[in-house]
Amino acid sequence: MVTVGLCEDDPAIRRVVTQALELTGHSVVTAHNGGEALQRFGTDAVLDAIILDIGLPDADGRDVCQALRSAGQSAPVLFLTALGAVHDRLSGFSAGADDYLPKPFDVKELIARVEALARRGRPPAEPVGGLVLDPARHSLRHGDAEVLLSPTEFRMLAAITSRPGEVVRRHVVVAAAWPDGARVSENTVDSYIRRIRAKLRELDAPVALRTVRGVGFTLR
Amino acid sequence: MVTVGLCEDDPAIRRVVTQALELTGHSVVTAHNGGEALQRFGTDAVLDAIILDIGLPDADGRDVCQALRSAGQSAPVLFLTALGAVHDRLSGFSAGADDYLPKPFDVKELIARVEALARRGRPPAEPVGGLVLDPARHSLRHGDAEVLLSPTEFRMLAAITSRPGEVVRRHVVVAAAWPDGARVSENTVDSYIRRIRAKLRELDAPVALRTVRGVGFTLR
DNA sequence: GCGCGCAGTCAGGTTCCTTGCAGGTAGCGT
DNA sequence: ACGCTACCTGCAAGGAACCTGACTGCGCGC
Repeated sequence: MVTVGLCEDDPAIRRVVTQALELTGHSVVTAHNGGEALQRFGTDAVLDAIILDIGLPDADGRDVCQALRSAGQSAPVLFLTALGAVHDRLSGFSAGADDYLPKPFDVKELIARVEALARRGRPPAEPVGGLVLDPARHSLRHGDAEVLLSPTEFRMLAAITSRPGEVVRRHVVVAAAWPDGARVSENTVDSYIRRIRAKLRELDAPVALRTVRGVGFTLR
Repeated sequence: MVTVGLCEDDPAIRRVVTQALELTGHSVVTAHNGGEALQRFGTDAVLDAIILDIGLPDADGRDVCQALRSAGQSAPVLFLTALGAVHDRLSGFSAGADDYLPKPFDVKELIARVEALARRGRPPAEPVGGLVLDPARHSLRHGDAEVLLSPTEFRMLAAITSRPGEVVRRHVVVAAAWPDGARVSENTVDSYIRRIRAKLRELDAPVALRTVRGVGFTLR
């Protein structure tokens, strides 16, 4: 679920877009013109994305965008307009837009683009139990708690968390964590599982790394 | 200046896009097919945006995108394709794309979109722990304390602070601090890390330059 | 020339990742 | 209940990765 600001003067379009967003589980804050947009989408508003019509009755959407930016609103902006020429698209981007969609547009595509914008603005999705395996930080996080992982620990956990709830077989874990042809004793795997469990405890993670006897491991 | 990964099998398009990006002051890493893209755009690569053709000879660009994502590459992805139907656009977005451009496209618009993606991908020049890396003075400041940095120290630290909290791999640090093809011993890197740590201590900086064994360094 | 700072190297010490043993425990079939 | 087997746990050796302090050479300004 994302919260979207929508500024559009055409009642038909406003209604269609609002309904489509709400049908797909999102929340919408609407504005009818530029002045209202500045007021309702100001720095206080918690928005994940903003849809701005360029052809507003009282102002140019590009000016509204720049005003919102200087007011401290950092949510990504998608411009909506009848002007389809490349030149107009470019001026939209240079005004600080993050995306651009010419009318007539497909509502499904608009929603997909808005979701993509919102997804980018927020931290990556959590796979399971609020647990985040962060490749960039080479760490495992839960809330604001974080533990660093050794290379092997990371690869093993990545293999297991990539299929939350499913049982990952031992040999699959080995294939993911060690180079091809490496001869690794079963016990080595056990040792790593043990240390990964210790780190999960350290995080107070609400998940358990369970073993399915004779098969492999699963996270739940 | 942004660094862009470009994966496209058509030589004509590859050439046009590469030249256009370089003419506008950007840096390009190219790949001819999906396998090469996985190899060159992997988690190690420092990319601000990725342009992916969907119709590749050896793989579907959407699969390549998902593979890159699970490999830890977090740079925004723009899909390029001959398929213009709405259905195909949606499947692109659901594969984790951040933007979409159907062929034929205007090169200027492509560049504008890529710049918008890159701008959004790394928004705030995050000030970490009140630490300021000053290019003009070639110094590192914390409050009113200041230390001067040697050119190499500066480039190394710049590479690391550009991704606060994230682990910057050793060879990425080397690539950032030394010219292409320079053969630099691992120990040289260690020595510089040591000097940088000494300067951080000198400033009473509230951050630590930690090492993640077998991976790289991180600032926190 | 002389002093100074930067770049790069080396040897030696330290940390901690990796691995596997030894022994205990728990699941499963009979 | 019994035994077999898979798995868990504590521990310790080995070694790669890393840190440290000291050293050399180079270029540049005075």
